[in-house]
Amino acid sequence: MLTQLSNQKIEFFQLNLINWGSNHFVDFPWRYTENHWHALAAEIMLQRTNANQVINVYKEFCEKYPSPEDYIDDKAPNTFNSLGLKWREELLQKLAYFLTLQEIPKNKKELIKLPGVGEYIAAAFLSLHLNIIATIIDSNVVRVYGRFFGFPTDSETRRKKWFIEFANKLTPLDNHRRYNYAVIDFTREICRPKPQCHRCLLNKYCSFNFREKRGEK
DNA sequence: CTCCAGAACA
DNA sequence: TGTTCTGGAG
Repeated sequence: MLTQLSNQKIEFFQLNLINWGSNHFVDFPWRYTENHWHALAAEIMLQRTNANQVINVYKEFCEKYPSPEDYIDDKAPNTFNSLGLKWREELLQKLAYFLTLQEIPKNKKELIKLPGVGEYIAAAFLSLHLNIIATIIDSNVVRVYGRFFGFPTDSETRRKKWFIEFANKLTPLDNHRRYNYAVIDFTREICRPKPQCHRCLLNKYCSFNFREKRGEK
């Protein structure tokens, strides 16, 4: 199925997405940090949490804990009090502890061994903060690819080999960073769970948009 | 593969 | 109130 997709459609998607992204890049503070510890901490704060909610918490966190050691020294941190999912505090403590023992690795295989770091955070960290090519897959990526290219998805699609390969193919070798930021911003602003097709610059070739217009499910 | 947390949603 | 979501872990 996917091998039959025209390269034109893929190129259209990549080009227009990157183009959209460069005009709608949101300058969240963690996108600029040179501090890799802060970058990883931000990803944990962002899990299932609205980015706007994270901004102030993140800024405070960076002030309070310039290094993993500073964070470990705090016996009663309350980073997640206002964010919810408080089990992440313990996870972050474990991560911080690991980071006092070793440098942050620069490849996915080693990154994933860190507590709290899985496929998603490893890929995001590599591409966005180290500028090393990596394919970011999360629920938003699954949603936008499924819609635009017209294939059904479910909660396990993210782990399927065919989907991972497809996502690898779509992530451009050179522009991966800009592309990945664009996907993140685009799926937050336009291709949301409730799609904003009327504001979408890609709807001309979007399979989902066609189905909507024909009144199909 | 399944299970988990626990907020968000219906 | 029950169900869904989602990245990590087992």
